[in-house]
Amino acid sequence: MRTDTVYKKAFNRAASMLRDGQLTGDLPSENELRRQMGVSRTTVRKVLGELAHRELIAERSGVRTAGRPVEDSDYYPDAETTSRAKHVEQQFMEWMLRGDTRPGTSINELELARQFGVATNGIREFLIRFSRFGLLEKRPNTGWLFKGFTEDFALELFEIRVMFELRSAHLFSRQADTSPLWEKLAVLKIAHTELLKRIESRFHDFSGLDNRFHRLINEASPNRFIDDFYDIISFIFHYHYQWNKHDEKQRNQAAILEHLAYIEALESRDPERIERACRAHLGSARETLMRSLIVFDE
Amino acid sequence: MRTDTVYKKAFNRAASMLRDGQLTGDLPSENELRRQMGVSRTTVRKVLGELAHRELIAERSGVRTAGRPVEDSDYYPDAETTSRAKHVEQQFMEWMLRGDTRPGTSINELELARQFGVATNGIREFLIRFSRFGLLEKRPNTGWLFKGFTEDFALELFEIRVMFELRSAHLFSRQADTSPLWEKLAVLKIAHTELLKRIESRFHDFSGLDNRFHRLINEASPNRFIDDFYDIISFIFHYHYQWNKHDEKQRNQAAILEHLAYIEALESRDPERIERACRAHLGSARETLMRSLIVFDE
DNA sequence: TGGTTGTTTTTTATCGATAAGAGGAAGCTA
DNA sequence: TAGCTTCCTCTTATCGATAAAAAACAACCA
Repeated sequence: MRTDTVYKKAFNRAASMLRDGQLTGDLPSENELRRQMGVSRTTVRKVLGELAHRELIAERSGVRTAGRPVEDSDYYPDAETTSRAKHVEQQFMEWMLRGDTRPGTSINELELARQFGVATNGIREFLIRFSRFGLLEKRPNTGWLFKGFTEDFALELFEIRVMFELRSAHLFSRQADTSPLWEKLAVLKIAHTELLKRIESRFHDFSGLDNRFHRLINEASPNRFIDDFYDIISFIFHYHYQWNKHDEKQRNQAAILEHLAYIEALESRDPERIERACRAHLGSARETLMRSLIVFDE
Repeated sequence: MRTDTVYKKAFNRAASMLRDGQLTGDLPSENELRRQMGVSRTTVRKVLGELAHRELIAERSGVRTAGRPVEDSDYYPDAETTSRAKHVEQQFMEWMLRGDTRPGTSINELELARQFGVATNGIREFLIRFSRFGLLEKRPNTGWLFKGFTEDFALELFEIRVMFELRSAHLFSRQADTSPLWEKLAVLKIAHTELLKRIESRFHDFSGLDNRFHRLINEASPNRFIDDFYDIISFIFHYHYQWNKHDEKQRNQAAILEHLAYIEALESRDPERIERACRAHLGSARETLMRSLIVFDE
């Protein structure tokens, strides 16, 4: 049976809105809530029904108002708010990055299914999706080959990344001065300097900033294949860094400085300077990744 | 239930080997056959069992020899030798390229499943696999969005293709003179001139040659992401050209000449000449694709 | 002993069923 | 009559089952 994670997540979201006082007086209409929460009205109604049932809201002649205060115990546990597919993803990445999975290992759908507690179908769908990341290969009627999160992988990944990024940065710098992206870049620049000031406590925030920055550069000259490739990068880094916290603050601090140099290079519109700043940044990103691979490979 | 297409295809293959006299005297061992046909021994045994049952081979004291002649009616029909997954692929591509599918259409798993006569699961797996081609987008809990085989798509595809190919061609030309790939290139060159002579009747053979050529260029400096991208190209072209036979002979003839110029440029190792030849060839490939899109778009 | 063939176990490909979720039609109310 | 809600239908996410195919094991033999 399908999980009701959409409902539970929406419920938690609504509970938080109530608690934070974002929903005072008469509540918005179902349609309005639907828009705010990004789910269907069917789900909104289910949430409202349960909220009413628990007296977190009161319904009087069709008008809804907030009810008793929200308690911590009203929330559904986090584990129940992620779909099976997401669970599979997380467990698989953990399995892969834990490091005890050697390149060349073959992957068994049934075994993973049992291990992760899902039907084989879910595993297979994940593996198909994941195979575009270049770490897996399917051999029909036989199974999957895990090619390994190896040095080769990192080198090939970065070769492409550099090509794409140089291309995008170049095109970015040649936009009209009136392009709104320059403004966005300026905003991002400020966010970087702000983060740098608070680096001691907030260094975790860098990864979000990093993502925004690189995606912004691609925005000037969209290409779906480059975007897709950047999805791979984000995905890999997202999970990889969950497993490699080593030196995180220092790394992020260095990266922020590189970003700032890179942003200024873009603003200068000087092609050579841009290329230098871009290569410098990607070069150290690559080094970081490579170094962590060696740690895993012992 | 799983289809027995692997068995049926293997059976047909074995029947052809018998008919063509590739299997005279004592037949090879099960293991040897297994290797030749690329299936498991389980399947080989099933095939041998059926061959014996139909008296196409005779088994005497553990030694197998050819039996009565193979008739046309012994073969399983082609339709029974492709897996469901392949069927889905073919039907979907037909559905897509037939041209009555507008960009922005949303795709309904259930409807396609009924239309193609498979379970929804099969459709979904195909769509997941296919989504890396940049023509589809998944919206969770909702369905798939068909983005369309449009001009944008072709432009973005070729932008990447040019980047990758210039890079690979450049690296190819800088290989050591002793690299065996030069020899392979020479062989391919001859194949091209041969085909050119027989172009009137054999122009269909070009697509195989085209594939071999572009893959060879990538061989000098392998990168899995570039290989994957080339898979997309091959796939798209494979199906697209089934639907666009217009001017095929002429197009292929022109492409062969471009390939020859390109090959000679590589052999000259002159970077500028290579770049020119490469761009010229990809430019006209792009034009061909674009022109056919316009035809489809009426 | 390396290579055969016969047998059993394991895994993949594929189907069908069902609860959760999305979305539309029609009626309701202010 | 515009926006809301109730009711209903259709679709997706997920499970479990099973025949085909692969792989592992066992027995045999020259």
